[in-house]
Amino acid sequence: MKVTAFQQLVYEACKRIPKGQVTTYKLLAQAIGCGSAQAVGQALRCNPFAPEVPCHRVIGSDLRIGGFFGERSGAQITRKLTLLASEGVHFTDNVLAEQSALFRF
DNA sequence: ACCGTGACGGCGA
DNA sequence: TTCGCCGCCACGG
Repeated sequence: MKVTAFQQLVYEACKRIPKGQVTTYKLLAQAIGCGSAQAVGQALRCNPFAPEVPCHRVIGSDLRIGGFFGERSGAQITRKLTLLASEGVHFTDNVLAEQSALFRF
């Protein structure tokens, strides 16, 4: 399993997100000095360290759920929602319910 | 080295 | 407000 330096940065950043909070792809990208949120998503899409790296705590800038393991909807998304719910972060219609749960590094 | 793709974002229509 | 187009950056073929 090949892991690029860039991906390491992304995963490191993810681990900094406190439990019970979430951040956005854009914020995460900025945190590691990358100008593309999409690039971050690309790194997470193949996340080799599933729950070890809390990639489920990363959502879109519009506070929408985003995706999970390459799926914009479906069982995986449900799984992501479930994980977040178990951490105290709740969503309504795939949108973050409590903005106060947004972590800003 | 070139090209197409994507868990994204912002703006204009 | 929703939809589409373009810009973004890293990756795989």
